[in-house]
Amino acid sequence: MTAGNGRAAATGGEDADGREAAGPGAPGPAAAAAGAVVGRGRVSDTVAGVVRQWHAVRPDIDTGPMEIIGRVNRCAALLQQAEDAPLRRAGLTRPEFDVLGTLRRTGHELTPGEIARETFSSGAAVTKRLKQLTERGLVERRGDTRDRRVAHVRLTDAGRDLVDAVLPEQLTYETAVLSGLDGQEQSRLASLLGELLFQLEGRLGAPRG
Amino acid sequence: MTAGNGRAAATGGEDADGREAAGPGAPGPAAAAAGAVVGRGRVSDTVAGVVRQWHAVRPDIDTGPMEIIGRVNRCAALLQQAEDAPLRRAGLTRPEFDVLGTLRRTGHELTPGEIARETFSSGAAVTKRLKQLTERGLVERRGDTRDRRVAHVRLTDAGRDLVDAVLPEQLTYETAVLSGLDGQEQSRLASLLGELLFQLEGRLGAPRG
DNA sequence: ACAGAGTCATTTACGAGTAAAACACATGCT
DNA sequence: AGCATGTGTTTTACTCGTAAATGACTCTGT
Repeated sequence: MTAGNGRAAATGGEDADGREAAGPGAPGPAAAAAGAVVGRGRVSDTVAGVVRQWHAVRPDIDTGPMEIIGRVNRCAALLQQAEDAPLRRAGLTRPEFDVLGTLRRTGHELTPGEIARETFSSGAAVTKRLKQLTERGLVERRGDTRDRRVAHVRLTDAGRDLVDAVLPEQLTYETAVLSGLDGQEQSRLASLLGELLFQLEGRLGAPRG
Repeated sequence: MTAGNGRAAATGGEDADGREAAGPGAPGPAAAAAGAVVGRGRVSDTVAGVVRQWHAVRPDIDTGPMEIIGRVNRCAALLQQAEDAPLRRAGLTRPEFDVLGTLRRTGHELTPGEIARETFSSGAAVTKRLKQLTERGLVERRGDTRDRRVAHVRLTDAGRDLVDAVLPEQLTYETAVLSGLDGQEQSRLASLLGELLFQLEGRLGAPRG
């Protein structure tokens, strides 16, 4: 749309030539090294190709982290691109939808600062998005009576209707996108990602005590 | 740095109030609903809180996809932020490092177009990054003799040295960031992400055949 | 009551990415 | 040969996000 980022390739990239360098049946040394972390890596994604390339030119390095971080980044890029599709139809960018969704799911008014914290974005960015959304009649603002610095933002009826219309489409789309994994795999993946996220938020995320 | 994006909160956000609404020992209905996909969701990350909020206001929707996609997005945002730290010390942004790393791991010259495809970025973005990197003496370009439209880009000695110096730091840092998960968890996560990525690339990624 | 410090939100200046147009060149067809 | 078409790369116009400065206001201590 407009603000789509597309940050992706951690160390990710696709190998133009040797896509399946080592056959899966008789793994060569490079595949074995990559497989050390992947477990039984039957399928080959682009990150696996990158890992193989690194092993070829720098056999000494430990590519383990890349197999997680590279894939997380690449998956995020592809998923965001995919996710944007239903939103575009509603004339929304994902950051805009995040604002609306945050208001919808909390169920009450929020200040711009709260929205910024909820959506992990800067206050300035929220200011601009709220301006857009207000102009489109999707949110309303009202000043605080006690503290006249703060504003309170809420969804308009139109905004609420829009979220309620788009959300199911969005989730249906997402379900389809994830359907390559069966239920058990999805469950395990969600669980592991949850644990990783929990760890990351503890060590990197706001140590805001 | 300068262009750090920080796109994150798919539907992610942190609950300001009820962080641990349902006790882990005696999960209430909301936790049970969330747990339906997470499996045994012992730990609570921000996405779990968001899912609980959605269940509270829209009990009818299937939040399953959010537990994967929301977490992937949020993990990617946190990891990228973390990953940038060692790169900043070298005066590089991640996209710049991606270009250098791509040249390093392929081991040979690449054209701007190839670099764009390898790093999943637009040609225009690559043009600008190459301009920067060339000015800093990290890459060199030479024109193709056959086809004078195309350029060939390669690392200078300085560029190669920089990559070789930064890469181990980067991987060490990444290893530390992931150390919250034990070896088996990392292996399983890498494997599941690999499968997801394989599926996504098949269905969303370049159907360039 | 008032100065100073802190907080919430917005504005400003700027950098980076994108899409689309523009170039520069090659290639195929007649 | 000569022109249309296609491809690789760069340029242009524009958007969005950020960091830092600013404005507006509250709160605390004296």
